[in-house]
Amino acid sequence: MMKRHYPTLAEVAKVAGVSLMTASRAINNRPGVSPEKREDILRIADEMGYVANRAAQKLTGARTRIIGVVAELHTPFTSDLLLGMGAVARAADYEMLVYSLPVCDRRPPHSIIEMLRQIADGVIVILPYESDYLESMATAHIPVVTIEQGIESAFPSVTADNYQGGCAALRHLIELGHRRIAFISGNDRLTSARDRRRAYRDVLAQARLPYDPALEVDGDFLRKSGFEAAQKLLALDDRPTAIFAANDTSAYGAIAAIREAGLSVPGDISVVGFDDIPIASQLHPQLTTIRQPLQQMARASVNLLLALIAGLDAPSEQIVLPTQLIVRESTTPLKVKRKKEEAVKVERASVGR
Amino acid sequence: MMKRHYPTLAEVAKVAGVSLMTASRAINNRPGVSPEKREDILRIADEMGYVANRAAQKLTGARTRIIGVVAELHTPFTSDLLLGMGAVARAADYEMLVYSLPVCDRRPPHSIIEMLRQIADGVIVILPYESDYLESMATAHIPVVTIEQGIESAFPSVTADNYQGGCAALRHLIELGHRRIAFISGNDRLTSARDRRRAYRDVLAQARLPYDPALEVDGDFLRKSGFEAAQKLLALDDRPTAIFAANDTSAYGAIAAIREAGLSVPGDISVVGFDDIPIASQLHPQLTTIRQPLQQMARASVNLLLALIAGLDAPSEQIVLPTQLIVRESTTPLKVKRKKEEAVKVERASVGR
DNA sequence: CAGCCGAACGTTAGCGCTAACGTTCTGTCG
DNA sequence: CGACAGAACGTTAGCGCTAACGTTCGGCTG
Repeated sequence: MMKRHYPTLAEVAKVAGVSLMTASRAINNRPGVSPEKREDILRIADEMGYVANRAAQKLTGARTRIIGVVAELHTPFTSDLLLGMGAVARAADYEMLVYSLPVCDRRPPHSIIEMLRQIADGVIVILPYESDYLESMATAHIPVVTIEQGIESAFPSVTADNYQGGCAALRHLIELGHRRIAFISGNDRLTSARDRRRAYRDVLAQARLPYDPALEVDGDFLRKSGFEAAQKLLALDDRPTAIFAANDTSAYGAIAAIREAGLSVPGDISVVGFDDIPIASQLHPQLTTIRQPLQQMARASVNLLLALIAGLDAPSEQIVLPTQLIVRESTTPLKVKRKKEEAVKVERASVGR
Repeated sequence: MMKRHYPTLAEVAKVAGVSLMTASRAINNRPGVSPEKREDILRIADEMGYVANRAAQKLTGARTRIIGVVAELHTPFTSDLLLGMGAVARAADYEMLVYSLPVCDRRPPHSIIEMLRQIADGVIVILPYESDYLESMATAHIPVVTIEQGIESAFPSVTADNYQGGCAALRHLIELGHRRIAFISGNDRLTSARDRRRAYRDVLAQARLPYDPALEVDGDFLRKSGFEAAQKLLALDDRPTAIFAANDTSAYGAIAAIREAGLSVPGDISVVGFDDIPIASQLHPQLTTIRQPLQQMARASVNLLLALIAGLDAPSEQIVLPTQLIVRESTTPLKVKRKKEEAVKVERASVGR
């Protein structure tokens, strides 16, 4: 590790034969330098391998062109969001630094925002599913944008339209002819889960279908809960012909239970998930699901933050982005199966008792 | 966004009625302050919500207690590694900031290391699978540790023992009685892929089993390549009874192909993967695989970096951590199936032609 | 009791940079 | 041709902090 000294702006200026301030102006592309001199300075800086010291820049109150992101890395879409955000940020000549929230730690997150505040020009917080540190961010006088996956915040924010997605999922099943449609819920402490449940009930009502509480089973977004919920549903006398699971993971749990019971998806039961996780298009059956607009969320959040940094004091904006129904193999029209379905049911009933 | 001003050390000192330097000493837990005064200052700093300005600290050449990590977020185990590293760092009272490498971008990565250098006390680089920017890091005079997933570096580094893992996988199959064992390779530009292939050949030789080039199919770690490779293997006159896939993703691809051909795993063909990706214990069949020592890698890399930061000029250390065979459902002893296997083969042969 | 030593402080300089002023010099217009 | 504007620079101060020195003072030694 050789202790070579990185050149400072003063050294660049000296070599270029100008004052420190002229060099600063040239490098930051500010007026007050003649074109020839500017080019000269830029060339010399480049040759010397000059890199601006962001710590010093930030200390003087200037922009560092860094945005900070606070996120829980283990949460499903986080890496996709981060990749998208990084690309958008870089396109705007910003760099992005990520602070990875510990999984379960109650240390004051105040200091984390503080730390980023000292480095970055603004912060995007991808709100974890469960968090109690929103208030502590309120004092940070640095632009903050939140991406909400489950919790509402008072900051300018970006969210996926879970309600609309849930409606689309259910309408899809209804259009396929299904009438007995079950719902495996998510963790209702999260707005996303509540919105999806609300969509289930609302669309049922709109379609004038009866609401059967037995068809609405509680889950928690995990595979196991989907598995167990489906077992409960299969044990019903009049079991559903379709299931809307609050997310893909629990949908696959439900599918596993259905198969274990000797039934097929979508042959016997259609299943819709939510999220469009990457393997949803690879596993068998490829899952019909609702795609989260991750790229748009990434783009919108970064652009919103950059606008705030630029001083456009946008009123506390709440951006809600549309989700999209992706039809794959796990759903199929009901009608053609009706008779076979009935036959199987009778058969099983007689065998069972 | 109220423009409340965060207290500086000078303000804390003023309120405490001491000089700025005494306050600094107290807060940084350095000698030269009487116990009573120290406690006083700490209390007041806490009350005022003082947070040290890392930019200013770094500017004076002091430690910031931040470690930087450069990683490609979309690469398989990155989030697990990062979570582990974050936990270890926090335990040592360090914070961690992650720079997410763009997927494919040829911008000089020099400036990224530079940026982190100005903020952090040391940097861990999780080497992406394909990269040409190792040299540009060489000039950074800041401790650097690499985690190698595919490329060798000249820095102190931490790696998983791919060769040993490959050996374990193959020995497992041989112990189960398999003799015709195929290999679906990874991308050979990566040392990890080469090491696994080398293990395949070496163990075959050690076991005095014949090496059949037809059983060694090229892949690229992706699901599709596993699928296609397995199709080739199934088309062989004398098809293998076991497959060692260079990673779990391609292993599941192979399993999909085997099933599509009407065969079962492990009934007809045993499959071993490599990596132990999270879903390997959830999908059907649960995959026998080689677990990467991610937690140990995280721990080792952070500890190594902290040692370097502490000035223990450890000689360019290369830490290789052992992998672990995880036996699940996708492998089974050959012998009991021998006759049935033969029967099936004859049957298929006669039907086929 | 002079001399000295070390603990407990305070003061100064400077890290690398930028904002906010000076300063110089050229052109330009009444 | 003086006054004045404005472009092209240079100088100064200071961001918040710490290293490296001063300074003070109680206590100990011979």
